[in-house]
Amino acid sequence: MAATIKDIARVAGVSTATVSRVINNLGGYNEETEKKVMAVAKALGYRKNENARSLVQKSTNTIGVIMPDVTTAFYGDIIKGIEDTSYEHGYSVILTHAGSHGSRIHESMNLMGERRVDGLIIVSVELHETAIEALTSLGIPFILLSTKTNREDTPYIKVDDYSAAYTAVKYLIDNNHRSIGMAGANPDDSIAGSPRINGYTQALLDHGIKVDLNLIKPGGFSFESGKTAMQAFIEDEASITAVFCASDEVALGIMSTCFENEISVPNDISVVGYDNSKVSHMSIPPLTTVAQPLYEMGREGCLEVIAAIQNKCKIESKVIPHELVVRKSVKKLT
Amino acid sequence: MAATIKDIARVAGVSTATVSRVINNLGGYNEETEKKVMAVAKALGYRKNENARSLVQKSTNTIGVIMPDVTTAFYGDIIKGIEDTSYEHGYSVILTHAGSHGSRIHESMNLMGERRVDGLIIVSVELHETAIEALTSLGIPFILLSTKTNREDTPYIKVDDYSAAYTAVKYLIDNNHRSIGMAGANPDDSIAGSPRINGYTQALLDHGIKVDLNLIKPGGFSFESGKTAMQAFIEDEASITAVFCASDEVALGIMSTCFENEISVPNDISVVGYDNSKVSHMSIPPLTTVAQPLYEMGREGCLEVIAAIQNKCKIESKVIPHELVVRKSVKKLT
DNA sequence: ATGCGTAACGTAAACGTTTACGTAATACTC
DNA sequence: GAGTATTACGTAAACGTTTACGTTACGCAT
Repeated sequence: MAATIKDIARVAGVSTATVSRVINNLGGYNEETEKKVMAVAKALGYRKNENARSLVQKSTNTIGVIMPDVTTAFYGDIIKGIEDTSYEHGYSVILTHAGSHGSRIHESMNLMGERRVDGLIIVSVELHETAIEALTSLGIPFILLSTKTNREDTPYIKVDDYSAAYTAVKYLIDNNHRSIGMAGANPDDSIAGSPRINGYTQALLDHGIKVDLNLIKPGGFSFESGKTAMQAFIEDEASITAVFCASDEVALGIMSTCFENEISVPNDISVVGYDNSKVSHMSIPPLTTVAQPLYEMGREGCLEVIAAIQNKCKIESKVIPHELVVRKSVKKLT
Repeated sequence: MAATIKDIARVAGVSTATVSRVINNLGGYNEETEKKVMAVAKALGYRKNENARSLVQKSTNTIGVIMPDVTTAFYGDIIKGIEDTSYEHGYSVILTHAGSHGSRIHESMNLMGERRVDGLIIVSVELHETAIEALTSLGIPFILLSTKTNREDTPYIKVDDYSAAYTAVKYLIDNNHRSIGMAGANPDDSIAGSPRINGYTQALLDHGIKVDLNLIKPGGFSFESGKTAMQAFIEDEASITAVFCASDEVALGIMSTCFENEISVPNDISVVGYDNSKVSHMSIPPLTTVAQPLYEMGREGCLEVIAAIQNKCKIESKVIPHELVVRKSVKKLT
């Protein structure tokens, strides 16, 4: 159906080699043939076949992205960072979900392998030993974004969750809060869960505040998780004046339940989130949150794997600085 | 580097044809050879090369998705719908942005063509004549989501923006609002802009309410657009009691500026949004909005193009029903 | 006249599959 | 025991490119 370089060659009366040369303008032909070939190509509506090209070149100019679930604002920014920079460098991105708890991770990686992506970016998925094996066995550059493993040979870009949580909670303490809850972190999540909990508890301890385990409401990073956490606080009649949330969406859930129960944020209770995703400045009140530079993480990670693809160099792990973005959801107590 | 079927064939002492047969289990071999081949494949860490496969089969099992900007919650739901169903049917999705105003649309389509995607889904991009030409010239099934063209041969799935806007505004009128603003629609956008404005004005006219052009604040679908619209209303000292927004994010922008100016939603002013994206139930107060079934649109559109790919049938355009989701951002006036 | 360099191509193999077709051996039919 | 199916393969072409290598023709120096 579609025209091939053979068709062009036949019509233009040259060889396929020459056609290939002018199309990729490699030189080695005179102006006349160039014009003729180009004209024929246009006339035939030629469009090069990247797959055939990939076959012989052993590289697909494609980078794969695996994320658990694309529905949250969190991933939107990251993927935009990835897609923008891969586009700039002539790479296409092929995307797949790893399922909500990474349930599809093996199929995903297999798919990426069969598609022969040149590099791989994995976002926020917790990888277990077998997954890591499968990943490294692909033999292509990869990087983890906003996650890591306990092995040294898996490069990642992320913030230091422990100290990010620490600064968030310290900020609350500096605002004279003493009874601070925590919501939305899963203690079994050794990457993004327990470090944040540990940062939270350590900040309390360092400032002479006893840790009350009842004030830690575990859960996922979702809006609903925040809602149920706040409901639990209310049922407990907990006397908290602030809550630190493991994600912005959790914070919105907290604030939403507060609203339903006529608890004012930040007058009755202060809230700080985590991520600085797009929703954080759209909330009412605007959310004070600790920022992960999501777009930049996507961009940076993408640049790293492209560099690794092209120069065959190792990718270094990188801990990027977090930053507290102060908005209006925290009240200074007197 | 990576093992091929030739390697397997050599080691297992059979032909590549046989290897191919057992790998795709097509039958035509006995159990022993099957086991041997499988064992060798495993031992060599064989992974099939989808690109080579695509070359001879003239189909890539890939569907392309083009969207203007993936950063808003709106697209998150749609793309999840697409990815889920394409995965279920054994297709991969390759994603690209068309730039903020479709500026990259030609490059995007070209890329999809060169990758030989089997089908194409275009989300929310307004297509002009040359783009439509380029699109149809690809010769593959495609569908537009949440957008359309003025030509009949470009199938789409979308809600009826005119009547969706109409019902939203009628709902406000039924709640005794008479002075109703509109924000965030671009009148030059003939797909999602002017129809919503027309629905808005017609609803007013049908209920004997004069249309005041000063109450229509044009803009984009963004949060910022909502904020500036509300600021304009305030500067105008407009006596509106409600505002209909062209998107949920615009509505959040309106509510945000209201909050800053101590205008209470819904007590002082009622707000209704558009999309029913994830943010709409996370807002304070929860947003009454007219729902586009985003996830289902993604799923449905994906199913259509897969059906078209496999059965070579035409895709029919489909106007799907909208629905008013009543939450807490509208107050009934007495 | 010889040699050499170079520009402008063409030839053909290679990439990793699939698949139409051929073939040998065995089983079955009557 | 001749003919016919069937099973279980192998052969080789094809998919659309790229590219190493060969070839021609010409220009130019000696």
